[in-house]
Amino acid sequence: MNPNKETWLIPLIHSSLESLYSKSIPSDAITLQKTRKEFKGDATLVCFGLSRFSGKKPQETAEEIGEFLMNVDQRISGFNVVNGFLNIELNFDYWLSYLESFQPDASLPSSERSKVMIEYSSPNTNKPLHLGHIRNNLLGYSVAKILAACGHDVVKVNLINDRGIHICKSMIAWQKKGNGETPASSGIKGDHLVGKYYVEFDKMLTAEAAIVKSNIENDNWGDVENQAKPAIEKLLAEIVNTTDEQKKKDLNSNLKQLINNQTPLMKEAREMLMLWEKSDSATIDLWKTMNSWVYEGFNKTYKSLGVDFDKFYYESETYILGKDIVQQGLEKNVLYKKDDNSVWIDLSDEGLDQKLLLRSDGTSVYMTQDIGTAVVRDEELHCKNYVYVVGNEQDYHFKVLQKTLQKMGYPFADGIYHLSYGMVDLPSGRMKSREGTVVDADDLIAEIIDEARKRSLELGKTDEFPQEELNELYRKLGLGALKYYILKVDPRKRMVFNPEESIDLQGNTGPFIQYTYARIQSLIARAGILMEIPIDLSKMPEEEAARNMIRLLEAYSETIQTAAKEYSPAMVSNYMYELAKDYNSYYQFPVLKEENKTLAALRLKIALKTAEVLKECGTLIGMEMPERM
RNA sequence: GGCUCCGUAGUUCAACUGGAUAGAAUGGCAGAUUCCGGUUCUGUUGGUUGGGGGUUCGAAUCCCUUCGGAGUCACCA
Repeated sequence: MNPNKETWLIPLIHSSLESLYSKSIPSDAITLQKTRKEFKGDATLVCFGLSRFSGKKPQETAEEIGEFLMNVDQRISGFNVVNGFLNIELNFDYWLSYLESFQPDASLPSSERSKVMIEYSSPNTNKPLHLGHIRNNLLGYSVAKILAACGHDVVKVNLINDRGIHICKSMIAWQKKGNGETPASSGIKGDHLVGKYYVEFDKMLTAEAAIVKSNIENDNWGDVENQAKPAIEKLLAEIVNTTDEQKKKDLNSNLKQLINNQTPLMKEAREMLMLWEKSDSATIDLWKTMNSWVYEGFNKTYKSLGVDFDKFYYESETYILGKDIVQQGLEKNVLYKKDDNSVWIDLSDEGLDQKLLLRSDGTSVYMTQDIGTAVVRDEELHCKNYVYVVGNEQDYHFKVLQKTLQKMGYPFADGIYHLSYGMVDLPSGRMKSREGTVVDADDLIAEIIDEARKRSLELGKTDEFPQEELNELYRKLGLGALKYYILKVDPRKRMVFNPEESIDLQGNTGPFIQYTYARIQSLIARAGILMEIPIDLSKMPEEEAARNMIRLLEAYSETIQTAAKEYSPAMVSNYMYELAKDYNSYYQFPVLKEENKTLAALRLKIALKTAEVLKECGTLIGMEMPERM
């Protein structure tokens, strides 16, 4: 139970205290909380702060309050005191009647509901999705579900980065080496095909850059642009003079960047971007074609992950936005212009830096676009909250975005929330695209389903299942394992993903929860007439386990609502696990063989409600529950 | 170097936002089970919450300090 939501308990305690001590007592002096599992009782009154009213030690204060309450209301059936904590026990009848009416429902009163946008996924169209994107997608989708369960009006948005130099790279490589290859002709999934040419570009670039570099070292500057020469010369000299290893590494990486920019290939890419911005028809056609391949591929991945969106935005359409708003900011003197005509905002009074909003040539940067899309979206959607699911490497960016919009006087900026999440590592270490240790999303999904298949076959309980149902079961198990494993971790934290551990049938895993659910289903199927037996309260023996399970079930709505406030699927996942674990340990004996039919009926009822809650929570984190396994 | 985030059993994660004896899982160890050095049960082991100070009835949680790790400080997105 949530003592603070129980309408009668707090006022009862309050008035009791006042008459007990004949003093007026401020209501915030009363701290009532759920009783921890290891103690007996339902609600706990913390009595340390109350001793100033009683003039006695907390322990004695608690004792006398307990005595007093016992005589005031018969719903309070007992109490015990541990170290100044007063544990109040409620009548078991109270819990039974609660169980009868219990439904897993987390919806808020309509006055507390609001419209929320949640942006997630937001992929680049030059390579397929990887493990990091999986965390992003699962988080976004799950948070959306959780908010919706509370009754909020949720808009799921995907802002696709379909524009920029990185796309041009894939396009050029495909033109040079593709020989007209298409997803249809090659049988390669569209996003993987485009990704392949992105990698191809990088290979060609490395080769060209090596040539340019060695030419420069032989003082043959070739086609290197005049304006780039001084910078390169300066860097070369610095590198020779530096002894510090770290510094040397940084300088070398700067140099690499500069030299890469001077290769013919990069020049081609930049020219292509210019053509694209001028809407050159051949370029646009190729761009559209290759992007359509990518979308086809993404859609498959989204579908197998079970995520979806209400609305798509494309950067090719939004990248021009924001300039007008920056202009208005200038007029309002929130922004300022430097001598070279570039536009900045000064956030140093907020503990942040100065940030560029428009380049000296008047073109926009990432921040400008984001400001633009934020404003346009607010005009379209009128949400109270805007949640961005984006990796924590962009923490700074979103701070700046919010502060800037606030300074410009947009009220909706207060509702911006950056749901920042940490990287996903593998047991073998960090994913690095350079070293090819990136885990592809599609591969991972296929592997984990296959792993589910292998494990089920080892157990060998699958003989009577038709093949079709089996495949469906493996899919549910594999994805359930993946989703649960990723979502159970606090988003902010960097995490380690261990595929083999995730699919264990025991322990804190998705399949364990699914197994619990399936077990209850089979119990229900065999329950028969037990379903008809009413729970006879008068014959009910003391059943501490039942009381605990009902309390746990009751925590559903509170858990979901706090999870929604914190944007934290991890809270839901951990709640599910607790439910499944407790169910398994309390009801490890066969319910149906129980001699006391009344008790069996109670247990069955709890099993039913537990299954309901598990299924409900499952949908919130996108985990499907198999009816049998 | 400045700013931000993270640091909890050997490992992967919790701890209801300041509450009670810091909990699970996995690993380790011991026993039971047995076509098996596997599986499954049962028990057990494991912690100065990175270190040090402070705030108070009470700190993993809040403040200061220090040490580690990550990220970010682009006219890239």
